[in-house]
Amino acid sequence: MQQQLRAHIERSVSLTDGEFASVLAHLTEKQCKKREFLIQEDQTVEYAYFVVSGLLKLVYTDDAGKQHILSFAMEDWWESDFRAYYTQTPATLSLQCVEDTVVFCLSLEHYHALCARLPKMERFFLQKATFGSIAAQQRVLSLLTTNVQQRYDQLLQHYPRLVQRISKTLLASYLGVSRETLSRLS
Amino acid sequence: MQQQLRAHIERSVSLTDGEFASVLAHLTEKQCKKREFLIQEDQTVEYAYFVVSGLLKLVYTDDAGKQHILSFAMEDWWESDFRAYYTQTPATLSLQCVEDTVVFCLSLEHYHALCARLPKMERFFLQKATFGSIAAQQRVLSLLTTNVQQRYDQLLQHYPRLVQRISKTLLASYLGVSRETLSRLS
DNA sequence: GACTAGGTGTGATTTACATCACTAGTTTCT
DNA sequence: AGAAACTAGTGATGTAAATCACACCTAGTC
Repeated sequence: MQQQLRAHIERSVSLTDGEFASVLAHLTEKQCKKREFLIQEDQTVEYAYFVVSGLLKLVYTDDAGKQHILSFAMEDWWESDFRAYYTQTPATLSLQCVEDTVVFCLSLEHYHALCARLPKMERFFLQKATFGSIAAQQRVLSLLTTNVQQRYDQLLQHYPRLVQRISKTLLASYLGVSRETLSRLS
Repeated sequence: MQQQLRAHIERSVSLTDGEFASVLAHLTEKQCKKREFLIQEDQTVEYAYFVVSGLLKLVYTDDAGKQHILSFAMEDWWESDFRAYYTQTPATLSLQCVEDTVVFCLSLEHYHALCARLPKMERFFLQKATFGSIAAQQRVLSLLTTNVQQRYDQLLQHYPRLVQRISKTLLASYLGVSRETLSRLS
């Protein structure tokens, strides 16, 4: 489990045993049941989470009570309501387990401490943020340029395993389409 | 002009005169005419740009030749086709002047050099990337949850000056709506 | 001073998708 | 084992927005 995190980080920057021990010292582990909330709307966001195993959904609930899924977080993903986390303001999103899930938790304080202690980790987080930002821009582009069928096909192509793991209802809410319309696609 | 950049950076991290001189040494200045391209599709992306004055549009052109505007970059914004820039692969986006524009140019090599030389600047770029990523996620949310009228109202509220500076045609292409539909909004 | 290219507004028609309504299978919980 | 909750498919209907088509206006250009 630690090895998985280490391998994940070392895809960006290499670490000595001591450095990795220092990383671990800033994290806590948590086991969560399906349907459990890691972040709830209006509450303060204590942690950013690294998913070891399982699956999370990051959700915005609109005024009409309809759920919109911003992203799924599976193995090796970092997830949080980052706006609320970094600015320490109440969450507008919620983060909930789709399956039983194991995560590492990183508090904002520990995040800053870790960056100060290990510049390498700051570089690691810079890379994560950079490519996270690029990925979000790709999603904007996909919403601007494609219809539902195409978005569904793209998702199938890029994350076939994810599509198999989740219900059509969740998938529809991620694609920004009604459950019924998704059900009618080829 | 340098003062503007310095003020911009110092909103995140404070710099000594020497450190700022070092930042400037990594940048080159460029003056561009309206309609001029800073980045063109299929070409390699040499620079990330800091906009001193003027206005740029970041555009994706789809197979049908229709333009989709991913973002506008005005004073104090950093812009590029960051995917192509960081991975040094051909651009899929283009970056074009909407007005006469003055920019500072930062090559990827100089970006890495600057981060290595001044950890403060790495922290600065980490902040930019973090909040860039949050902003992109907000845009996804807005596309998922709101209709055209609401998106237009939101934009008017957040960037009233931008809306005045650009044509309705460009605005429509940013909001992901046809020119005609935008024209029919209240 | 005519000529071209962008930019804008408005009607008519079409289309992709949402919503409503119903049936039915499958998990989960007690 | 039976109830409750979640999931999935499909028909009928409604609607927001795209598309097509046209008129008009302004700014730059030879």
